[in-house]
Amino acid sequence: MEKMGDLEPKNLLNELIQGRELAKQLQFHLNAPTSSKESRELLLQRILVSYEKALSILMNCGTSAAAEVQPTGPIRMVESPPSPRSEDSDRDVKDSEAKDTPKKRKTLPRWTQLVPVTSGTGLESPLDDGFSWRKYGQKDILGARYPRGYYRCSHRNVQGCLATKQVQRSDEDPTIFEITYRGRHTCTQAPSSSQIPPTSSPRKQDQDTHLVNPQQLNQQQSQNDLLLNFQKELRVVTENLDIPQSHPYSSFPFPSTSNIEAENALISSSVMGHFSPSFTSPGASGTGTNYFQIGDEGMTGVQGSLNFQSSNSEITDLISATTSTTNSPTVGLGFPYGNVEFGDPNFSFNNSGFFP
DNA sequence: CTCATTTGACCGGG
DNA sequence: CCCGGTCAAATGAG
Repeated sequence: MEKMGDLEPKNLLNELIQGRELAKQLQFHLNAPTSSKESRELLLQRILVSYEKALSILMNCGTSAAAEVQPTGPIRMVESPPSPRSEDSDRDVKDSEAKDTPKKRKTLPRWTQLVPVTSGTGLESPLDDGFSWRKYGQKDILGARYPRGYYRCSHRNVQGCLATKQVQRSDEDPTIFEITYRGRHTCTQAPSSSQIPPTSSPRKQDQDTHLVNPQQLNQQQSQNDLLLNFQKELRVVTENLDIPQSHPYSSFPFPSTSNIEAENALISSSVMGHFSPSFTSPGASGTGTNYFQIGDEGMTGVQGSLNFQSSNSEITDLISATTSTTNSPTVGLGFPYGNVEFGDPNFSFNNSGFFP
């Protein structure tokens, strides 16, 4: 499938670039008034993944295996079309939760990222983000021309990793795949790349990846929750840990008001308007071009945005109402970035018109 | 043989 | 009833 053993250097570069972009995003999130813990964790995790891959490439630069992954180039996260629906009922674990809390994991965090098709290669393979996925379904979606594929973490059975992703090819721009991730990985997974390491590569003893014990999750996660473990639920506890629907308190980020809420809950990205640490200067920052923004009509015109949704009804509603909706091409993806050249640090985007 | 993908049936929310 | 999402039997690849 994605067997392209070639160009390690290129992949290495990709990893590094991606790592840098992710770091920038994280930086932004740290300053953002409303940045959910989840979003930060996600970014952090991805950064670590990039590092690991990069290292493994360097270590055994001869093995193609290491290079497998190729990062999606500029990473664009897009606000997910939150249709309020979105149930992901899992039959397995369901009962336990049904008891206490009525509504359970309805809206679990999801975020979408637009990925340009792999450059060059005629084959359109969705990228490999380093995780191992197993396809469990495919469906034709109403307004879409291409079917949507459903994937779940391969280790789901073994470790109860609930992460899933959906891959959908863009209608008008077949060169772009819209990949929506849901849930976090909790599995100890070894991206094929890092697994092989000849000698025991000094891999940090993953702090994160180990299943969460049902006993101790909820509250105290604040301590060492570097990465994941929050919405993990081994059938027992569960309930709402994913997103403690904190309080009605979370205000919307529109005005730069900052609500300090902090604990998870809510929509991360926000603000924007003007600020621009990382964007500006395309040339300098190279691939840097991630725009964060709430994907809302009010502020449309955005390109990519990262956004997590939690179970806050109102907010979610608000957003959902505007974005996506039936077949309005606008929001979803608007980048004609056909092909981005990764190999080139200072790649250029010449396309000047994003939106019609 | 094992195991991942395929594909239509099934489920449940709207 | 429609539609997105998931299950699970059948199928194919290694």
